[in-house]
Amino acid sequence: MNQPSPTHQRLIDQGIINAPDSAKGRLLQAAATLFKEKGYERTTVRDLGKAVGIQSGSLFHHYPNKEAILRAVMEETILLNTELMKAALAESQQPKDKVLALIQCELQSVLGETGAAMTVLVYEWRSLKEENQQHILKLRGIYEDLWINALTEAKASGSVVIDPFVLRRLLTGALSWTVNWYRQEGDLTIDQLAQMALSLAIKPS
Amino acid sequence: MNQPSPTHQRLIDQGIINAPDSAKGRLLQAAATLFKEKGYERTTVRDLGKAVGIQSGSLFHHYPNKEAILRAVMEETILLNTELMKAALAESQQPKDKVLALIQCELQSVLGETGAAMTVLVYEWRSLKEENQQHILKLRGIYEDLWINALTEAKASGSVVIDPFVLRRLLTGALSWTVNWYRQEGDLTIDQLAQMALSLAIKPS
Amino acid sequence: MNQPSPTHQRLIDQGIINAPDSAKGRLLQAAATLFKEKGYERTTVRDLGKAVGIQSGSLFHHYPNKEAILRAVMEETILLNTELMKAALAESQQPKDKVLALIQCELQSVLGETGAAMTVLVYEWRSLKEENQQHILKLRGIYEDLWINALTEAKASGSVVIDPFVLRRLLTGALSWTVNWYRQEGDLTIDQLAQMALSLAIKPS
Amino acid sequence: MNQPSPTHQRLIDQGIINAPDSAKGRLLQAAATLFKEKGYERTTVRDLGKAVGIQSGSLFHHYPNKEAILRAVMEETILLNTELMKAALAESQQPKDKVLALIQCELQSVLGETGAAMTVLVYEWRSLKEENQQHILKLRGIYEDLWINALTEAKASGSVVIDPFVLRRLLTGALSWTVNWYRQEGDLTIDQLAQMALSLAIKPS
DNA sequence: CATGAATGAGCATTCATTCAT
DNA sequence: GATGAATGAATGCTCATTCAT
Repeated sequence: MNQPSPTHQRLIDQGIINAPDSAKGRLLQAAATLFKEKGYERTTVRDLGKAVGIQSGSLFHHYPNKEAILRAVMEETILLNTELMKAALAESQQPKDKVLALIQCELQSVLGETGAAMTVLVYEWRSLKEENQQHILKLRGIYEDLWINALTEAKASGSVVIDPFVLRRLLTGALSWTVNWYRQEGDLTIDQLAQMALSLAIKPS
Repeated sequence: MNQPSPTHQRLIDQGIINAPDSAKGRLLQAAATLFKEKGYERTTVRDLGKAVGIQSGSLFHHYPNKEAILRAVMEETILLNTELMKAALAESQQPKDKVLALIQCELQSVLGETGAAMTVLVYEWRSLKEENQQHILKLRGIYEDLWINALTEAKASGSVVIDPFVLRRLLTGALSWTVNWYRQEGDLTIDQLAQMALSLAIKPS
Repeated sequence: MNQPSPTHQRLIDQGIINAPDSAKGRLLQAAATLFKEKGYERTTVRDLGKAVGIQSGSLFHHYPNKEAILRAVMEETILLNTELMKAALAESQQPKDKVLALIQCELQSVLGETGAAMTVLVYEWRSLKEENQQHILKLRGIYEDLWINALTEAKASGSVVIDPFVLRRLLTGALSWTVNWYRQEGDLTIDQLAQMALSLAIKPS
Repeated sequence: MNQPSPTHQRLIDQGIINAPDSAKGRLLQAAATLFKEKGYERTTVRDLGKAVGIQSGSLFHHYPNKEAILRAVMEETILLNTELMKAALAESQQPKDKVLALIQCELQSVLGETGAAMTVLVYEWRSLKEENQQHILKLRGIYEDLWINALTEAKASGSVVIDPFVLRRLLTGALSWTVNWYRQEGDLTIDQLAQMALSLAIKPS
């Protein structure tokens, strides 16, 4: 595994997310992978235990129940990716550049190391009970605001023609779906794919 | 419930899909709704039985097991929507019109009466075992070919700039995701949404 | 299938057992075969229905429940074989000849056409409820009395040395077990086998 | 319960069979008893659980499925009784004594403490699937070889007149059937019964 | 912290039996 | 008599969770 990015390291140091080499961190990583591959329901606590080398009963020393593990996977990934997006935005000036930065960021999240967790965030929503859905929804709101702001700016500047809310939602679907077909090993790089996605969202100028 | 479309009626008459008011048809409709709302795993056969007013054991008079119900939901919806798309294409001439027809058709499928089944088709894939996945995949291939052909034509005519395969996949995500946010009751009509989606795919000319 | 023996035919004419080509007769024959092969519990009424070419529900026009079918299989075979033994005894004079006749008769029952039913009689005892067990037990008593009488005579004549009751029970086991190993197609004929069994029971004189 | 015999204790110490006072050992003992009394099919996992004082679900902590319990019952009893027979043979010199030792051993197995398990071994054969039948068959082959060798020797010495294979099969039936009629409380001791069985097999000399 | 045996509610599925047609 | 859809109780098995050690 690569070194965590500075942003990632900062969140670890602040105690906001678990270090990937800690017991909890490894559990969450394994959980994300299994939840993505088999689905939350079909992943048993025994599967989780085996993946990190402990008995299933011991998981409950770390998290009070299985759903808390799912919630933690979602929470950490949304927090991390929000910060990564903020950092990327900070380096972009033009509205169009900001949109590209967001697209690149989201594709990296979905197709890179946090991909499993991002997929879980998108597809295992129904497995949380109401109360936990609300919690994640709030965090997700912050993330989405970054998008809406950037797209609204782009619309104001004339690069975007359709309603930013609708556009964001169409992009959400298009980008998150890539996990189902994009293969790292193929000819298409993530950056090329980002450019193609950008070309849909933005009028050629 | 509305009258089935002529295409729908034809498939019923041919014995390819079950009439919506038959025992099996009502079961499949209920199953699609429950599978969409709660997910396949979390939907019990008791839930299914209750939804159609029979005992859970009686389900097995119609289908040999729970997975066969999921498969039938997927199979019928893909067959129906393939035929609906063929019918819509037959009425369009220009490449651009064909793409619009496909977008409208897919949005109708996802957001209209077959929406639950379409959502299940997209999101419950993993719940089928290999063998049944293959079966559905084959049917899905026919459906996807209609898209690829239309987009390839549109590219040849200059309306589309990016690779048809990549474009189709971005559109698949964008359109299927609408089920998670589009509300019939709102201001945005499905046709308006289709136009907006078209504007992403097609260069203004 | 061969012609029924005169004794068999008489019992059919007297309405004591069902003709093998009647609906009930064919059902009992199929039931005996299936009960022997798969066991009573593992044989479903659907299996029985399929074997005679009707729906499982229709069986209940002939017999009030599954157990009644088992009981009828047992009842008919014990009645028939009791009569067959009586007929064979009537043709034997010497005590030793009578014992041989009984052994031949029982081996024919177990290894011949009624073999399936006889095996069911021996091995599916526990599947009857108390009340039906009593009924069969009474019929079986008549059959066993024929044996005990013959063996007691043979003991009186000096051909048998051990207690007739113990001997009968050892023979019951030895002869009924043949169903598990004897093969009609092999070198050993049923008559040779009967002679060998006789040589165990009877002192050479 | 009596002390286990030295042979029994040795097999426990070698980890080949479970101690009768261990959790698994008590389960197997209870299973043998229930399988004998009610048959394997009619014995539910809830019955098994109740018999050892645990919930039915907890059984699957010890054995992966119900059939594995049946298999273990059969496996342990055949292994134990094979060793007991070897030990008994080791103390006999004359062919006739060896045959008596085997008869005594088998009657002890069938009528004594392992009686339930031995009965299950004989009568619940069909409840195993092919693969497990093969496994038990192999173990059973070793046991049967001891018999065939002893009877072949006895034939060579003139004490036995009929074919050893046929004789063994007749004895198998006669001896295993005793479970259906022999009562410990009656006048007949197991040793007397063994002598009577021997008198069938062996010519008086 | 970790283990692993146990819980107990829940699951998909089976099947003898019923009954309107 | 026969059909076949429906019943409803029972079955083997799963699995998140608990807890004494």
